[in-house]
Amino acid sequence: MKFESVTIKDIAKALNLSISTVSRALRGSYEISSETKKAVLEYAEKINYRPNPIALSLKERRTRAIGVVVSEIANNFFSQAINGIESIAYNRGYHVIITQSHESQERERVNVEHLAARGVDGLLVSLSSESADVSYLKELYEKGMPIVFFDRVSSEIETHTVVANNYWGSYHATEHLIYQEFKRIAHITSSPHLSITKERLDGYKDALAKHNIPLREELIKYCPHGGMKVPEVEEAINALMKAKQKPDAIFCAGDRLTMTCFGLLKRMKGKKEVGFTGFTNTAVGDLFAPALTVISQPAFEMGQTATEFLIQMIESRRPVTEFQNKVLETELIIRESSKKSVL
Amino acid sequence: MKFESVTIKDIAKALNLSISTVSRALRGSYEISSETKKAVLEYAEKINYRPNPIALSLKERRTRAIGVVVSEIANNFFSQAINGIESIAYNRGYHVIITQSHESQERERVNVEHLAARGVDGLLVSLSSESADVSYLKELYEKGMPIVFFDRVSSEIETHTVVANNYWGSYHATEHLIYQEFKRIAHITSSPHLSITKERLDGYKDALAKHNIPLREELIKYCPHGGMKVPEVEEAINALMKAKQKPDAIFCAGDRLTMTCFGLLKRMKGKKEVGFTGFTNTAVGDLFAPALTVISQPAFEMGQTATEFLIQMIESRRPVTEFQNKVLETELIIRESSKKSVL
DNA sequence: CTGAAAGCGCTAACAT
DNA sequence: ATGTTAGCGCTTTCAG
Repeated sequence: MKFESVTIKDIAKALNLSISTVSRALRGSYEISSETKKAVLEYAEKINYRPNPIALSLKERRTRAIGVVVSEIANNFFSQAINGIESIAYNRGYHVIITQSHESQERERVNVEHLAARGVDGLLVSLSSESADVSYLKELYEKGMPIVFFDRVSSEIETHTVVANNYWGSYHATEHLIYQEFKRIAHITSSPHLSITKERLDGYKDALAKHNIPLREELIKYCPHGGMKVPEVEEAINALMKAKQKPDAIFCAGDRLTMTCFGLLKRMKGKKEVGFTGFTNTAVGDLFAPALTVISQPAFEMGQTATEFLIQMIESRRPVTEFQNKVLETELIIRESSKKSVL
Repeated sequence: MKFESVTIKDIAKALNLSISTVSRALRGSYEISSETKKAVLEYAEKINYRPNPIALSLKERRTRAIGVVVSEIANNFFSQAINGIESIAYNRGYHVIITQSHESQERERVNVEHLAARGVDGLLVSLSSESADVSYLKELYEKGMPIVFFDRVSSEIETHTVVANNYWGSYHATEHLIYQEFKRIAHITSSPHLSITKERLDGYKDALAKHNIPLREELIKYCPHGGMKVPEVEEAINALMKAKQKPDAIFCAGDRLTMTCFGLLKRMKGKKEVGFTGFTNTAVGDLFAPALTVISQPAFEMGQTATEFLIQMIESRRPVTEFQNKVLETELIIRESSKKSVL
């Protein structure tokens, strides 16, 4: 099957005009008589003419489309961020093409290359947890492709970034657990490659230090696929809970990780014994049992800001050399899961 | 900023060959000497040549991309379905472009038109709750654009469809509530335009009839935006719970609706009094309090099957005239929220 | 005011 | 075995 559509040529033929006249009439050029214009516009309307964006892209070397690369759309944080992205893009006349890396570096590379080849005007990227090496992005960026990072950024590439204040979010969450008088607070986090992992880990460590709680490496567990692979999380939890000295609270970095971990804990019936909190943007934290204490990120706003930066970059006539690195505050929403008194 | 890339022309110039020779060498044509081929391939590799898919699309009138139109990706059902879609598309060499209608008919139309204009080879559509009129889709379809519906289908357009067995899913859920000895079972559903609304409503009605429970229209509430607009759901619940004769159970049709409704009920402290179940593909139904009884759809598989149908249609040489209407079974997962004994 | 022609990157007859 | 040319749909000089 193939899909045929009306072209400018059909209009020209039908009206006995040249292609260029039709083209000009369509875009309302001043050098076309109003009668011709009228005739063309009317006929175009009648046969429901739509310019072919592919031909336009080929000609103009721009597509008015921006590519988005995230790990998973089935992740509260990312789906909210994407809504933010769309809200801006849509108003500015850009279309959004969403791709998922599923935390695979290889898949991310394929997606990025395809988007570039398809001629998106710019890229909004949140790295996969496997992406230690970003050379393919860097190459593209150096060739002139506008790229803005959000959430999971890379220090290898100097450009605009939009992130949450992961350090403080993590610091406050940890401190909150300390104030609740938890003594052994474990931290389950994602791949050590990720910027967010490092920042959240630092917040955790500094909060402990501030309160003179010794840092125990055995209480820090990495799940390289950020909760996508359940066995990784299972292993982390088992290692923690089967140790002689169990943690009395667990703090998870990452949306997917928090949900996976919370689920496993609860199914292991271990939940009663440990305080729990984590980064997640779920809208239903209060419906869980126990109601979940969460660190929530301004995902929608992050998407919006990143998109504004990107479009600004795309539409800038000269190479951009001043970069903004926006940091947005997180919100700690305290519920039962982190209250020692109700455990 | 603009993004420059290497073309076949650059290779031709560098190697002192004609453009067509390079083109042929690149695609390994038998009429090119192996030396030339080697030289071209090596140089292409060296300068990291990538064919321009936009030029290709313009030429071949195909893009190897399929467009997806759903209401919301932040919906467990749809994000799982999209993963199914991607899993097949990716293997068959197609790219997936996801768009969201946010339950707006207008937005859906814009998305569909843009996808068509951008030259996707086919469309995978689940209608928005506002879409009573599908004439713009029909027009496109009649012009030859392959379209497959999944989940929310239209009887206006005769094509392949993939849906869950909504009728039986609903019937069983309702019957389950009846067996639990609930007497006044309310049904909160989405827009009456949608195929799924009708099917689920029928299942509900038939289960009541089978058990000689009179149907009460005042127990059926429509939320035209399927839970996207909280006030709609609030109003429905208020109307139900403030009536003289309150329902003793509520059955929700739709993923978003179920979560919104469950949340509201719980926050209204009304939860203790009513049994509850609904269609949703959440992975964490067991973590809620009370643990949620759900009707789950084989979303991933639905996405896969729809994509197989679509690609089959795209690649078919002759117009397709025999259509498959695949129905996949739902699963009722019983937990506490629907058990009368624990209320 | 309108038309002819070149060109965006690529493929595929049609030469040679 | 390789080159020349036309054409996909459109815009845009350049010529009338």
